[in-house]
Amino acid sequence: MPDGSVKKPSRIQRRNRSAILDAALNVFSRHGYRGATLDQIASEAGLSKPNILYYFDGKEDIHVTLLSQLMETWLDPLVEMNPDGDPVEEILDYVQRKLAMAKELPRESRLFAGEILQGAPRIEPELKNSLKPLFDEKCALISAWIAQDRLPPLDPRHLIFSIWATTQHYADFESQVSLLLFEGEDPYANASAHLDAMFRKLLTR
Amino acid sequence: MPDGSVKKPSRIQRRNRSAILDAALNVFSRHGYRGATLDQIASEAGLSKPNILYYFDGKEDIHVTLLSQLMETWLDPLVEMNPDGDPVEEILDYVQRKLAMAKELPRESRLFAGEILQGAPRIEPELKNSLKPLFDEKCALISAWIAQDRLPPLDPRHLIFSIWATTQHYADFESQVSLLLFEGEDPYANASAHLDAMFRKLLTR
DNA sequence: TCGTGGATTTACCAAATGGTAAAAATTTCT
DNA sequence: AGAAATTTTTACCATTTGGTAAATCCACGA
Repeated sequence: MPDGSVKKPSRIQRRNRSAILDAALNVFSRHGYRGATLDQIASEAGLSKPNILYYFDGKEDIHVTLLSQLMETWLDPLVEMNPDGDPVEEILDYVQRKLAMAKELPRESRLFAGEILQGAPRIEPELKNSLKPLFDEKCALISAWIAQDRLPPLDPRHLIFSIWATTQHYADFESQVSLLLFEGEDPYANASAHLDAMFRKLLTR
Repeated sequence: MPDGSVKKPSRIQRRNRSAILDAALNVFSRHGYRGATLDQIASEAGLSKPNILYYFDGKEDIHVTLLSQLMETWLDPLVEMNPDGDPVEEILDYVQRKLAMAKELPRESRLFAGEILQGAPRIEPELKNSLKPLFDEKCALISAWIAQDRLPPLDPRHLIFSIWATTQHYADFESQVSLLLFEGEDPYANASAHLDAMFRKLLTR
């Protein structure tokens, strides 16, 4: 069995597991957990359904694996917020990193959004263990900056929520955004300028 | 047959149809379209499955009915934005109406978010017919205000996206928000102050 | 080259699910 | 009350879906 043992995975194992995860990311992000079928994932990965179940314990295992892997990438832009930098620029850079992430990894954004939307039934532990401590740490950092008068007084938690909401919106609500904007236009270029201006105004003076 | 004819619906029809729609709203908003089952909806509505199919043509019919009814309510806060009012106060009031909506109708917000997340497969026509014209109209209004120097220059479209994103976030990502905030705290009270301050700063000077 | 263990396919299955037909029950109208 | 129309239940059905058992295939090291 590929899982459970301590053996290092073979070439074939690495190739197939990542093919499955990539296919699953497509399917889960488009149709949600229940809307995705193993047959769809299998066909998109170019493998048979039983072959997929040779590599993963089941549908839920694939989904959880995907979410766990995603979590690290997802948190990275926030991790990079540097306590020693300039507060305004650090936060504005964070906004841009988060927006770039929505642009480059929209499938991941939608996978995550779908899971949270349904009450985070499969990722809650991960949220408590990874997201919460990081969130608290960065809220404390921003509070410290405010106490030093390097930022205007505001609620760090709702600031972060606003950053998350505005950046992820472009990936999660892409179908609505592209319907409302001119065709052929790149939403992200304008969003980048808009969000920079908005949060800059919020964070200065 | 209850549908298709022109007869006015009976007491029983109104009661049962609305019981079904309320139950369906619970189930669809919690589990998404594919994750919801007719049996769940039936049991939550206190009716049998075939009885539900007596009132609606099928699962999709229930879902579309729900989304169509929702659309009107959903658009209402934006409709109320008054061209003759003060630009800043009109937009700030809109933010508060939208936030109140997320607080009062979180199920509806999540139903809508789930549909958009999956590419709006069943509500796209409605978006084109109802949302798009209203969006364009209000964008033109804000542009006019800017041209009259009553608002600072900004992209009306992305302003509206930011309002949608930040307000709906509290309903759509409720499980994440409540996990990150202190227990027992009301997120909406603080969100209201935060968003008012943020958008006020953006819109003044 | 041949055996061995990992990889893949074939052939299934049980449960869940959306939906239907028709009988039975109930309400409504005269 | 009794006929007619509406509403609800009972008994199904076909398909989909997650998952399994076992046979077969195949890569690779000795």
